[in-house]
Amino acid sequence: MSSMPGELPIPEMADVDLGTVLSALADPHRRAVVVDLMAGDGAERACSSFPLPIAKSTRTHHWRVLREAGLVRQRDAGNGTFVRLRRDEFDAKFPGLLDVVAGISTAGSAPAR
Amino acid sequence: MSSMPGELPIPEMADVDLGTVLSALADPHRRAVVVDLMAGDGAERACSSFPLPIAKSTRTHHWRVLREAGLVRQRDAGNGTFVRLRRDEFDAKFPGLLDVVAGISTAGSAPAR
DNA sequence: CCGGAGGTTCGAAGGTGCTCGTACCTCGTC
DNA sequence: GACGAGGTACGAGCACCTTCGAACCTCCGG
Repeated sequence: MSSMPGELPIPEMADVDLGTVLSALADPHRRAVVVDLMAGDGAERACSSFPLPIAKSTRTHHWRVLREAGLVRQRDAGNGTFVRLRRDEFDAKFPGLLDVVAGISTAGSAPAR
Repeated sequence: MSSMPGELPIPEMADVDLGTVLSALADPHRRAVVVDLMAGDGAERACSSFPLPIAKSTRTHHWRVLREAGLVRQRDAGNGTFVRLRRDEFDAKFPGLLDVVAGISTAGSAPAR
């Protein structure tokens, strides 16, 4: 568990379970967030910048799930919080998973016309 | 929904949802079954041939979940039931998903010595 | 015909997940 | 200093998931 300034605790990659990850990705809201983060190519993003149609307490819940599933790293900076995908670490442990899921989720978004 | 003799009803691939699939694969028992079926390379298998340490009514439940998630086709043959992975159909709709999940699940099972 | 193996259905218990509102906290701004 | 935006913590409601046992069904083999 890292304890950096403002960094919320996250599990080590070795402790992350595939079942937990798949559960986390099963929710449409969370999957949308992950896909969005991947499109941003590793960039950090404000949690408030995601257009999720849910109450803020529910959003907090989803961020925790994503964090505890090992998918994201979350930073607490003053008045806002920011997230970043744990892209490289995650890919090392679950090779191809993010790409496949994102590929499927994105399929149909960019119609070949 | 197909209605073949002995064939239990399954959803059309077009109606299968990624979230439902990921939920189905999140359970260790069901994931183990899927991985096992993949190792069998498309072969049909008796439902009773899986060494699941759970009650038979629970097994029935898991088969239904896998069926309704579009992962397997189930056949009712007299005194037993048989399952087959919907490999090709599934791969067409969710390219790479089965391979990636199976790859991850299997990782570490066959140590490179 | 009788028994057992394999399955389904039903109901129930216990746990978990998603959702929300409310209360509270912490910054940055005015 | 007061206010609002962004977040967390907590509790509650509701639905669903996993599990089981008991009752029942259908075959196949003796």
